[in-house]
Order: sequence, then C-alpha cells, then structure tokens
Amino acid sequence: MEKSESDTSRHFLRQWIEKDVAEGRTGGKVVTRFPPEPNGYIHIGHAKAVCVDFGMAALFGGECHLRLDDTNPAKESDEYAENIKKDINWLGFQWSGDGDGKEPGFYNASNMFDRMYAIAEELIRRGQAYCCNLTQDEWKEYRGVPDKPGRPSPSRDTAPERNLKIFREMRDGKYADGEWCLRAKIDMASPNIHFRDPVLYRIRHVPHYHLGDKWCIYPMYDFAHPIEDALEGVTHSMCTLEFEVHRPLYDWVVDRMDEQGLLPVRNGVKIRTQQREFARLNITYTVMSKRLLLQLVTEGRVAGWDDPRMPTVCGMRRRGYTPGAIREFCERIGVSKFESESDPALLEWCVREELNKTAARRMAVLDPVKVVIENWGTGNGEQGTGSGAREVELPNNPLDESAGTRKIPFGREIWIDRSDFMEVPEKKFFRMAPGQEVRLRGACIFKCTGCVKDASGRVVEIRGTWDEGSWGGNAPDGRKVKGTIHWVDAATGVKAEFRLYEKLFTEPDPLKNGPDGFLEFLNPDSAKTVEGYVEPSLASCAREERFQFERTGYFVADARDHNPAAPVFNRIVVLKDSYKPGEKQ
RNA sequence: UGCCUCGUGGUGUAAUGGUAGCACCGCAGAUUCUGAUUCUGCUUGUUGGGGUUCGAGUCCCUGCGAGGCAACCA
Repeated sequence: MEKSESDTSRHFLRQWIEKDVAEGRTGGKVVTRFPPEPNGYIHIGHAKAVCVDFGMAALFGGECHLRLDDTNPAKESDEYAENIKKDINWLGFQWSGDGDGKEPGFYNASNMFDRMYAIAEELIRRGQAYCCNLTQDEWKEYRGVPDKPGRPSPSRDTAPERNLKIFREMRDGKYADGEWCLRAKIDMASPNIHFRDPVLYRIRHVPHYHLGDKWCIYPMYDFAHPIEDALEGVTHSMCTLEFEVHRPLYDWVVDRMDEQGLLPVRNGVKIRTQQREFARLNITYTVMSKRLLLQLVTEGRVAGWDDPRMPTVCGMRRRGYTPGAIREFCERIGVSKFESESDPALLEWCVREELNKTAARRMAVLDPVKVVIENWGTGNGEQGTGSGAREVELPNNPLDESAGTRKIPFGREIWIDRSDFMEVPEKKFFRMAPGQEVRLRGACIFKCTGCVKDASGRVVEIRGTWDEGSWGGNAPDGRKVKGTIHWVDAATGVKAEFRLYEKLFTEPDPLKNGPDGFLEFLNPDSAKTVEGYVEPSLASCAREERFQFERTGYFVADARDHNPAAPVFNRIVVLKDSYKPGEKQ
C-alpha cells in the first residue's frame, strides 16, 4: 500500500512545499488543512482535494486538519458535517493535530469567531477597517467596474472611535441585516476588485447551527479563511483556482495579523501561512457542482445523495467503488493548474484494477434462460438422477490461491444468460448454439441440440447433452472448446435482484447549454433493475461485500437493501469485453 | 472590456535549456476453463508567428484559444 517517493507525482505543489521545508519556513512541520463548508455532501472533486491536502501532509510527515468552514449559518447543518467526516474517513484519511476541542485535528471555523472579532476591532483601531452603511446596490455602484476605479464610501474616513461604537452595536444586534457592514480600507482603485475595500463582516440575524444566537454578525470568507489558517499554524493552504484572485487579500489579512503579533511561532520560526491554487477536478458525463447535485436530489432525479449514479463519495461507496481505487484515480489524474476534463474510464480502470486482485469470483445469471441436459443421469450408473446431484469446485480467485475454493451444485437443469445463446450463430460466436460445443464453467462440455420457443418466437428453453467424460471441464480426447460460459444450477440457485447502472448523463459536457439545461442530458437508461439467479453461497454474503460475477462484471451487495432472503446486488462496473457482436470474420 | 491564470496525442500527465516519455482509451496479435486477467505490438502530440541560443515544449515578444474574478456565498 505504501507508495515510494517516485510513485508519487512531483507536481508543482509538492515542489513548492519541498522548497519551503528546505528553507526552514515550516518550523519543522508541514501543516495542511481540508476546509469544507458543511452545506452539502462531498463528491469526487472534493476527494481530489482531500487526497492533495492529506496526501501532501503525509508525504512530508506533517499533519492535516479537518476544518469545517462554517461561517455562513444560513446553509449549514450537522447532518452535512457528520457525513463529511464519515466520507473522509471512509476514503482512508484521518485528521491530526491539536484540534480546537476534544477531537484531535478537528476544527470549526465558528470556534474562532471571538478571535476574528478581536482582530476586526484592532483593524478598526488602526484605521484599517471601517463601518459602512451603503446598501448593497450602492456598494456595487461605488465599487465600479474592473476597468474603472471605484469611489470611496462616504463612511471611509469615519474616525476609529465611531467605527468601534458602530461595530459593537452591529455585534449587539442594534441593526437589521444589511444596514451596516465592516469593510477593510485598502484601495478603491485597485485593478483587483477584491482589493476595493472588501466586506469583512456582515449582519445576519440567523442562528448558527452550533453557536445558536451568540452572534448576529458573521465574518466573510476572505477575512475568516486566512485567520483560520494562520491561527491553526497551517503552513500550506491549498485550494482551487477560483481563489487565485483572492490571494493578495489573503496575504493582506495575514500581514495585518503579523502586525498584531498574532502569527504563531513553531520552533523559533514564525509561521506565515501561504495559499496556492490548483485546478478542480472535472469528469465528463457528470456534474460536480453542489447546487446541481442538490437539484438532482430534491427533484427526485436520483434516489438521494448516495444514489449509486451520483459522483458523491457516499454515492460511489453505495455503487461499490473502493476507497483505494478512488485514491489511485486521484493520484493518476495528477495535480496542475490546467482545467482539464478527466475520463471516467480511468476511474473505472482503477476500480477493476483493484477488484480483479481482491474480489471473490462468483457466478450469477442476470437474464436467465433454462438449459435442460437431456442425458443427465441416464448414462452410467454413478450419476445422480436429478438436479443438484453433483458439485463442482472452483477457485474463489484464480489470481490469489489463498482465497481458497468453493463448491457449487450442478444438475440437470441450469440457468444461463440469454446473451450466451444464439439459435443462428454468427461468425466467431463461441457460446451456445445448436450443434456447437461449449464448456459450462468448471462442470462439463455441453452440446446444444435445439431449443423450445413460445408462440412469440422467444426462446424459453434450451436442450442438449453433456459429454460424460468431460466432468471437470476438459474433454477426454483433448479436443479444444473455445467457449466457456457461466451458469447457475436451477434447483439450488437463489433468486436475486441486480441493479445495473450506467452514466448519469448521455453528454460528455452536460452543462454545454448552460447550468439550467443539464437535465435534458439525463440518461434515461442510467438505472435498470433485473431479476436473475446467483449461486447459493451468495445469499449469505455481507452488505457492501464485493464480487466479480464471472464474465459479467463487478457487483456489490447493496448497503441498504441486500438481505439473505432477498439478495440485491449493484453493478459496480462491467468487465472489459472484446467480443464484438455482428463482426465479420 | 480591466486584472489574474492556463494551452504537450482522443483523455490526463512528465520532460525544470540537451533523444518528447508514461498512463487511460482505441486497434491488432499471443496465451487463457472468465471473449476477463496477463503478455506483445501499433496509431495519434508540443496553439500560430517571430526572437534569444550550438541547441527551445521549456526563456523573451506577439497573435489565437480556454478558464477565473466583478456575492454583505465559500
């Protein structure tokens, strides 16, 4: 599991940290953080960030904090907070460090509100911030447009004493939402809009999910985030590209904290947090924005946040993807500043790569048609006379001898998949067809003699004979049989439900017609449920246990709905299949 | 438009002034009691132009293209 140094990409963030470590800027410890806002479930895009944040800390022997960035009480909840923690743990990561409470490595931004408030007051005393009572519309107008400088707020030169008085009144609930705000005093002519006296605090008479009514003013991201990083002793603060233009403001806040003597010191080194930005993950055939995912859930387009088609971490978990495969995917897509679009085929490859090594093999028939072995039990005296009269033994995983073997009943009547039979076989069809020999996996060689059809012409039963000398699967005379198909004994097979998933969208870029047009591209066939049979041992498997159904795909026992009386399996991903129907010789 | 950022095969990513490599996808073949796995081979690339240099994907200028910012969201 442990990766050697050369296995990991030496991307620009890693080189950045290496340099800081070499030049002694970290005080002997690299500290990163993953700072989600608890207003939704995390998805594969967050998983990339988790891998970067926790991964870089681990690589340098440092620590990564989990910090819930809960500075906007309107949208946040404990449900989201708890599930974020669960998902990160499931991905295989554990936060570490002091923490701000009982739990090591865990922080709430809201636990720093007192200190943020104190920093704001000091800014006011130093004439670096002021209270402003422009309306939002006025403030937008005063700020100007990017290519033209803005105009100063009428309150820009209010004396610190008066600002302090108003700010305290804001805190004490004397004003309504939006009546006043606290702004940094920077540069109304800056070409960077974020420098034109950005808002630091706004009034929000909304209870916070943790602090209740303690506050009615809440800090803005640009003010809160660098303070959180700095106070936690974070050395390397990594985020996505859209925050690049915020970096000068981030640095401005850190500079003010430095002036106020608030930067932590570690081993004699003053820790000055720095921000760098990398490209967020995009994957074709899906959407990644929280808002759009929420819309899919609330409009019932999917069954919930953990619908197996969702790119959420809990969705991928329900689908049967493994944490290791997701981590491997994040490693392989790399880290850069180029806004790329990754191919879901790579994620699927990572899943197959792991499951091929670890998943036990089983046989399952998803679209059953009955096969009757006409000469079963009629030949020599040692055969049984009915189904289930014999057992075959097959390895649980041919790649891993230690996985052992299992015994599977076999008898006169079996189920096979409808797609493994053709009444009139095309060229290069190696499966079951009249007059053609095929091997029944692990059991024997079978020769089809014909089939029975119903009034509509649909095949309802296939008939044939077995070669009694081929028990175990090999012909006594050594003749080759090209095709091997899987089966389930009809007498002992267990009925099961299979949920077959495909891409959620039919279009590589579901947002190509804008953020409101994505529903048009929903794949109507993205979820299909079928009933078939599995070999008996499968009924008793545990929820979330993963298998390879031979020749079919990887499946997982559903985390919610599977039970021994009514097995339910989700298709994780199909097996690669180089058979091309209809191909000419 | 003002500022910031980014352009390497179909996709993602290396090469940090010195032979453009790896992976996924795709295609072909070998092996195979899973048309899986494994193995072998193949196709496809530095955004255009100019400059610096013995030598440029890399440095400089310029064009073209893409993305971000212009919330009292994060």
